[in-house]
Amino acid sequence: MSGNFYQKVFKKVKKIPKGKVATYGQIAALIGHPKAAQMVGWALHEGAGPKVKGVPWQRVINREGRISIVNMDHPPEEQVFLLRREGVKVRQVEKNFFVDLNKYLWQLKKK
DNA sequence: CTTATGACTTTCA
DNA sequence: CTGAAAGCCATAA
Repeated sequence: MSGNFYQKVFKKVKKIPKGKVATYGQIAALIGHPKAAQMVGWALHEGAGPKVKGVPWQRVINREGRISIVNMDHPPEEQVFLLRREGVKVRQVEKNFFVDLNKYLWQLKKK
């Protein structure tokens, strides 16, 4: 399988707790490639869709907490709807959607 | 094997 | 602070 990387990404994304969000860099770092954030997004791009419902791709956003999706078949409102449904408040600014990383960022470690 | 692209990130001007 | 460019890694052609 030439997509072992993808599998890792999906596995991590699936482990994101409900009501939380993670950044591409976060996932990439967990996999072992902190610089492959873009690949994470791409992996989700490939897996995003009705064929891969087990992957909460909507919980994965960029470092600013903004939803980068725009050119996809999936409208941002769809992602926002799912996030809000999970209990995540999404702030809409113009055509961009932001999430409070300070509150909903997925943090495995706690002190 | 080389080139190009991308749902990103970081740094420089 | 805002905008542009380079960097990084994997997949596709």
